[in-house]
Amino acid sequence: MLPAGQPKFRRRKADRPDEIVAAAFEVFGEKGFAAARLDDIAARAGVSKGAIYLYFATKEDIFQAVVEQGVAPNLQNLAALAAANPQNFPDLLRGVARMMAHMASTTPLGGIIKMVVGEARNFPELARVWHDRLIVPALGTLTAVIAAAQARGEVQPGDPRLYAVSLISPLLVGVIWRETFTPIGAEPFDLAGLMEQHVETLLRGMVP
Amino acid sequence: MLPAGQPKFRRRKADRPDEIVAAAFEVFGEKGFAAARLDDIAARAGVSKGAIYLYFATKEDIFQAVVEQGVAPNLQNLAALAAANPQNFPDLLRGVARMMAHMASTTPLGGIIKMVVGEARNFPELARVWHDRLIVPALGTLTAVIAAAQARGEVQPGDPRLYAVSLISPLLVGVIWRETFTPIGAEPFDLAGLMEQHVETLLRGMVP
Amino acid sequence: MLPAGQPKFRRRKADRPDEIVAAAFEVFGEKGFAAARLDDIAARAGVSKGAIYLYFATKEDIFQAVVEQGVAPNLQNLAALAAANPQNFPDLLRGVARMMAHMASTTPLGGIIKMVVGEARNFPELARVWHDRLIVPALGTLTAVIAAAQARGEVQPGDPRLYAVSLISPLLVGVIWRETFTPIGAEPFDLAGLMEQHVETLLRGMVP
Amino acid sequence: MLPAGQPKFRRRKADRPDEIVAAAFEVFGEKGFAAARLDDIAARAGVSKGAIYLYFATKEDIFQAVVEQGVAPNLQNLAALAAANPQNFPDLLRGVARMMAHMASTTPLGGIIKMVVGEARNFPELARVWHDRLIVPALGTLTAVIAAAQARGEVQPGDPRLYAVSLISPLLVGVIWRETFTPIGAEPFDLAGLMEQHVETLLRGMVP
DNA sequence: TATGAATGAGTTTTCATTCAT
DNA sequence: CATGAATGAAAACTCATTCAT
Repeated sequence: MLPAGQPKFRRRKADRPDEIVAAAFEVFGEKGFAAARLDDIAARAGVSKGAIYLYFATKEDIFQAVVEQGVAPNLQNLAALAAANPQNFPDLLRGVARMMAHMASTTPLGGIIKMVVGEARNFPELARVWHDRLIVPALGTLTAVIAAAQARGEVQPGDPRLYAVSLISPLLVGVIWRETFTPIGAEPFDLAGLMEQHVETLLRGMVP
Repeated sequence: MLPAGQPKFRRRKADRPDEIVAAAFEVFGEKGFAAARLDDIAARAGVSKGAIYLYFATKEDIFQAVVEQGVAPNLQNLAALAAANPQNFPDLLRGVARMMAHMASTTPLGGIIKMVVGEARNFPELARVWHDRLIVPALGTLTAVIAAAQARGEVQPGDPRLYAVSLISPLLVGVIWRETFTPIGAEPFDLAGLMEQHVETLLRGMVP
Repeated sequence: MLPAGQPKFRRRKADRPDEIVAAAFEVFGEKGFAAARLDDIAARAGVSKGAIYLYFATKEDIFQAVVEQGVAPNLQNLAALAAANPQNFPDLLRGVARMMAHMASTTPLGGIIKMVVGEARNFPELARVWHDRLIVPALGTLTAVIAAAQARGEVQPGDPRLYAVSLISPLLVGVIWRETFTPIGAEPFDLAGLMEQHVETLLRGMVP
Repeated sequence: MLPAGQPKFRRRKADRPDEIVAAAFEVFGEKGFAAARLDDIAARAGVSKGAIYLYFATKEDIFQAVVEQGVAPNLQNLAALAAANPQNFPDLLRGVARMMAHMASTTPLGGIIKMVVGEARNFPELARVWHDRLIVPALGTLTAVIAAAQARGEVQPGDPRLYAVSLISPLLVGVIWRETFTPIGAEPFDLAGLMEQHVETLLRGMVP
């Protein structure tokens, strides 16, 4: 991560905002927006409270940066999904599901989702950003793929948008479960296994 | 300020706690725990701030009451599920799905789920109550029904717990969607329609 | 206490104020004025909070009644002291000391003293009532007795007012000790024994 | 509001806690714990209310600091008492009395005593600190000195602990008087003169 | 009279934001 | 740029007092 040749423990100023956002992401994810304290964020970022205000004007601005920054990496995956070469439909769906399960397992998607869901009423703009920039395109792409398969006769009749929701829902629920109930000792779900069984079952039901 | 002839005091002790919980439910559902102000709850309940403290010792206690009160009504539906006469498996599943969709459409389940998910880290006890009293029994009953059908050869092999999650996930996602994105103008989902298509598709994939 | 012929458990209205004052005395004595809650007083008096306001206009009024009522019984003892037939001086002093020790042991004098001392700054009027009506007369009478004995040559030269303070101080300290340190497990003082030894010693030093 | 040129912030972290405790001591001494307002303490310390919470978590903590800080300076005097070279008993007692009278005249002992006595029921821990760390050692040392003198035949038989109380009581009463009745115009006592006459009288009664 | 639910002003406590250093 | 002590507005909580019953 650090540029080669830079002293290892000399933090570059340019990294500060990202470090703050990263720390803020953790704290917001754990406590929610209102319950998160600037003190905590500063401590976790290893900076003073005052330093945060060199980069962000208000607590809200930090939150916006966190949630908006959560959109970006997923957008790339979305592009990859759209560009997937469409072999046959079942394999495409399997590939998509596997990719999403991997993404869900390796990124802090759960924290982001909690924030967006929990603070949508207080920060409608954030909900809008997520809806417009990520969810609608992703759902739209998946819906289009399904509709195309229907047109080719590879998928049973039915609302393709609902098929898309059917497909991804267990992943979302699994991620939420991980954030909500696993910390209190609940039995966790294996996301990959869940999605594999789910997709196989759904596929058997979707193909004619 | 007060309309002439309106008594300043009302004296309806028996009703008050419920009124306060109802108001608190709304405010917590809109703002989350930390951002909710006692003033708002009091105003919405039509009482003074002080009156709240006649019935609840702290803000946390109100929140507990709200979330715990959300468990009870669902428990009845759970009992109904457990007592369903098992005719054939597909019809049983269809009945369950229809019942849950109806419940999700007519109760403020979404608000409760948002609260439980959003505040689980801050109030693990609440997550535990929901997990132990509602989710595990519900998921367990559904899992048992599926496992029984598997034993009778009516359902394909596979982890019955994962089948159960597959089944109910779109409902949860639909409810969350309603709370999160519908308020900003997103296209809503018809929960009943979503569940119907989902269950039919899944059933075709589950039966041998 | 109750008039004969009255049903035993039928409380007479006329007793209410006294019962309230008695309860208030306990609570004020334990908590001090500001920390005492009307709820506690009402509960201990066995009346409703509202009932208190039928007899007292404010919390301060109750406090005044408590402290002023604490003056009265002591005034009688003061009169007795003044009227004591003066035999010889040592026996007079012994009698006075014994009487005061008995009084201190059988009345809640400690609580009253704590109140007067603790709230003198907040309620100077109360300090004034106690000073003018009880302390100055008592100290004056004692001083006069000592001065008279000096005039008869029965007591060494010296400021008779200071002799008076020397005489009664251990009693006050003993009472304060009882209120302050005995409740936390400190070794108590036997007031009668303390005063007896004190007076005998002092007498040996006072007489020529 | 602020005079031009006055900085709004002061930055004197090291001094602050002591300034706050000093201000709190005054306010608690005047009003008692419950009636003291944080606003007053802050104003008297010349800081904002919020600044207090940088150093003390609760109002109780401030009070504890105040009362515990009152123990320390007296401990030194106690050590001096214990180390006094015992010449002959009367001179030792005279020295002790003079030292204590001086201490009582130059330190805010009266305020502290009022607090400890007035709040002992509400804060038993404080009473315990004072009892264990100051009063018992002091009384014990004095008692031992008297007992030793008795063993040498320099003091009449009698309970040495009671003799000790006899000795110091007028000082305590004088200090309490100063706090309670002098502010309302009562005739003050000259503590030094009181103790001198008291000790001389008592000595004449104590020696055989 | 008596009750006790209800009020609302007042107090403690929190914390985003500012600013002297 | 960076710090963190200090601020002050806002929020939770308390409780003397009121008043419909």
